[in-house]
Amino acid sequence: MPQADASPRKVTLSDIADGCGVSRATVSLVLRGSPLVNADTRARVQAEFRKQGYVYNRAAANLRSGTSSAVALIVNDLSNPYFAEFAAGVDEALAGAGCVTLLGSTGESAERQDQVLASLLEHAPAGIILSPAEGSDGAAVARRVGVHTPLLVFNRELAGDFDLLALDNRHGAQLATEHLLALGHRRIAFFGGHRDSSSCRQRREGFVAALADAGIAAEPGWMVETAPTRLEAARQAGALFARDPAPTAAVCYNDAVALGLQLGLAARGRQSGRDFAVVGFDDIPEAAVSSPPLTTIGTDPRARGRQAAYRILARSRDATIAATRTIAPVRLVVRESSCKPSKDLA
Amino acid sequence: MPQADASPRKVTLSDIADGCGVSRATVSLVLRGSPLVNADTRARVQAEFRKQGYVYNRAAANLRSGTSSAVALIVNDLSNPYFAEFAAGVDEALAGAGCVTLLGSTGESAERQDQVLASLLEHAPAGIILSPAEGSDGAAVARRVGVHTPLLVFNRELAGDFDLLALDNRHGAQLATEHLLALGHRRIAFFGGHRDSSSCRQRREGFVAALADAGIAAEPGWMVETAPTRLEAARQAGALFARDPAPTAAVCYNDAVALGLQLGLAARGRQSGRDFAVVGFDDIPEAAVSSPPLTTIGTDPRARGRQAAYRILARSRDATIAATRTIAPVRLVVRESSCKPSKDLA
DNA sequence: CTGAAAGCGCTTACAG
DNA sequence: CTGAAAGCGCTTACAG
Repeated sequence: MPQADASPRKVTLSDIADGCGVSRATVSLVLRGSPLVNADTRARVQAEFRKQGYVYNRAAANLRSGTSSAVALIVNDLSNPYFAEFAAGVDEALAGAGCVTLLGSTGESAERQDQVLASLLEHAPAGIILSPAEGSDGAAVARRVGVHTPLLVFNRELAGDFDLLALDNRHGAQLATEHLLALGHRRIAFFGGHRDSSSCRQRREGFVAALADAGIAAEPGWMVETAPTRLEAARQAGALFARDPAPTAAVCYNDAVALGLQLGLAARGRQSGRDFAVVGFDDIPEAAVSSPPLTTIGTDPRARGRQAAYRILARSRDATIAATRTIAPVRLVVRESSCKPSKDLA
Repeated sequence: MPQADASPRKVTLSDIADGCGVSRATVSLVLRGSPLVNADTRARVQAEFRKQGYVYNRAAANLRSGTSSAVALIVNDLSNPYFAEFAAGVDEALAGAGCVTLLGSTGESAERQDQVLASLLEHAPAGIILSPAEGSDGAAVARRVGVHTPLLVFNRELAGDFDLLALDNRHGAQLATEHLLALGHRRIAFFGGHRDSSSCRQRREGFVAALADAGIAAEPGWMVETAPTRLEAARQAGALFARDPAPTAAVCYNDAVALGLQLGLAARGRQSGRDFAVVGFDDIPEAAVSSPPLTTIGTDPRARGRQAAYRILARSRDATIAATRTIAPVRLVVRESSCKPSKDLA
């Protein structure tokens, strides 16, 4: 445990009280802007703050008052731009509310997630925003978090009575599929993701429903599972072309997978937009600069982050607020070239 | 200030002591794995922890012992993949050391940076890792941080006696320029960044030096300033082609700028790799999937993040460690197509 | 090896 | 409007 440097000695509230001949209680009232304090006294105390270079010790205050000014944010991986954007949104909103973000990451490991939760709980956060790692056990999470800390689950569902902020996955996949259908595609794959994650399941449902509406049955051989990463997707691209006829287009689980698929296609001499159509999901910043730019489903992760922060702050202020399921809307983002009409494909 | 939910009441160390008929001191010793405690007593206490669902209150412990288990990380913008990777590295290393990451972001505003510093300091972090916002005043930062909290400046220099972790910007730009020279380019631009940032200045120096080594004088009109963002870079691409002859290649301030330049070129009917050569800096994950993939300078931001975390932990444990300047090595990452030999350009 | 007491820096009733 | 006292949940000497 690192030791705080003790040179000179930190200035405390007592030093300020002594310095201007008032009690610590009065200084504390000034600190929190109480109107009970004489304007004159207040000014003297504030001058003393500056003079001695006082720094408020929020941990001590929180301990005494039973409050907390930190919120824990646990994501799978910050290097995933979707989570980075989400985290930026959370931090932005928390900072605006005078709270600080405690960061944690699980790397998609449920075991690691349990450790991270345990570690962050020791800091007594006002609330926890959690994107569950794959294979998370809702009961284990609930047991670990206990009843004292409000928890908001985002992104993926978790079995149990949790506050949830999710995307409209089904509708998004439906929009993506309808876009490809409108361009004339009939042989469409669903590429990437793990079937047992709720988000992947919902996106697949939307995909299948949109096809069904067009009188098309989804071809099981074209529902390809991969880890939701660029690398894995690139490796699995070949699975789409194992048999003849092959699909002419794919709705991808997310943008990372779509970008990986583009790479995998290139490795096989194909090119998305020229001889294969690709639609992503998330609209991460990379989607706009990929080769070619990616048509995708916009989810506005930064706004989702802000939304999550507001929600958890509200719950931490009023523990009687019931858990709710919020489904955030999504929209189709069409970019010039990752999807061509099927008739224009080489 | 959110209130911690008080339903049931949190289990404290006293509850455990009462529960198994020992003193609080003994429980505290068990908590910290002291060998002084009888194995039997320890087992009884640990059973009681589980039975009552005890959660350690680290803030209280830190207050009493004058330690801290949090490190503050302040970046400009998490949605910049370079910082996201860096943050992931910091968090990984801190978690491994039993510490937690307090996140802050400045959005490149020195004023906001001062607020964020003030807010995070109230949580008494064991140390601060800061990427200074553009236009930061070293003296102001030093004044705000005070003498009690070790500070590590990364990425950009800040006037004053600070612990610094920076990249070998000069060498990186030199490598990039030499690569273009080796491909036969002679009219090479330096594109993007703000001249007053130390990193940009150093990269420009390396660029100019490499050209000089090849007997070429840098053309002032081809040193183009932009904000270090994709969007601004895309907007300014035209500046390279304002006069005849135009450059055939550009060393970019960073990958974000390089990706923006690629977009800007495309908007002008040009294409990097086909009729213009582009080299980036950072090797963010996007570089590998851009159109075409980007030749760039690898800086391994995640490893830099880990390095920063280790450094600040060491300083927080031993305040007598002197401030040092660490310059991390960089390397050229050649990707197939963003740079063509000049003779192959259309 | 274990316990009683003091104290970290703050806030909170309660008097005055 | 201000002060003296108690206490948040822990750790730290100091006795025994």
